Amino acid sequence: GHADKEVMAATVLTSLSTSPLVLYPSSVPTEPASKTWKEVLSASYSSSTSGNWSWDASDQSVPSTPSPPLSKDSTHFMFEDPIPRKRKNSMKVMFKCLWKNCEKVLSTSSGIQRHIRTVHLGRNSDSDYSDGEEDFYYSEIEVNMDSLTEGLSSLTPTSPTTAGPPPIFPPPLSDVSRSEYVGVNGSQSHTSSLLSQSLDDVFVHVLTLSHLLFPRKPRGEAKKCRKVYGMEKRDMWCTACRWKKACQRFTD
DNA sequence: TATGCCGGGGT
DNA sequence: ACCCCGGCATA
Ligand SMILES: [Zn+2]
Repeated sequence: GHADKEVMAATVLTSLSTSPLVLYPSSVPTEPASKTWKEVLSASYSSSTSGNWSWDASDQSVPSTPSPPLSKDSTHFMFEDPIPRKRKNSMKVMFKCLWKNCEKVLSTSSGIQRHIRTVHLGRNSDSDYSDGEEDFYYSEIEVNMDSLTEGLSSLTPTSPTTAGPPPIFPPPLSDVSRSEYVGVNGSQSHTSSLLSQSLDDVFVHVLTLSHLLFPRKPRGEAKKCRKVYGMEKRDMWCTACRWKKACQRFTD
């Protein structure tokens, strides 16, 4: 029952907190070197896909990443191909809420972040301040617009613009109780849905517990040479930044 | 608006 | 190899 899920979630949590891929550095007296999952991931992606337009081959002093001891099975379902990094015709990127039983899809990342902050995290202050935690609760998806353009103008499923301040229907702490609501609609007759359902449960438990255990901490601004030194001191930028390539002095 | 940077040019 | 920039995604 739920106790098993809690144990599983707690196990995943502790393994996360002792691995290099920590949610937050935990207790952070020396705060600045914090990385979010996304940043760590994108770093490992770029190191593996070798975005090396490189001008020098003898200076590659980074052999191979030591591949963190975290079991891939516990992470792959959260990180499935976030951005295919290519633009395609009539493919629009949308942002989908990952919260249990919430299939909300919005067109902007700021919109989905507000959605998560207000209705799931129970932060009813509608300030635009992002506490860097919303990233774990939504994902980017691609939607083919051509398949939708048939017979529209009759439906307006969600208002994409920043119009309606959403009703604050769940009071705070509803996220904790919401994770107990699972399985209300037991009509999922897919054969393989059992495994993914369990993973989803673990996922939402990990998110909930981490949300409970870890303090809120703002996202570290990724300052690169341009912003650090400014346009007037362009000669202090690293070569890549001067050539409008990916910065290599400040890597995330 | 500004920043980061890919793709595509030059020399 | 070294350098530059249009244009785009993103905040
Ligand atoms: Zn740089």
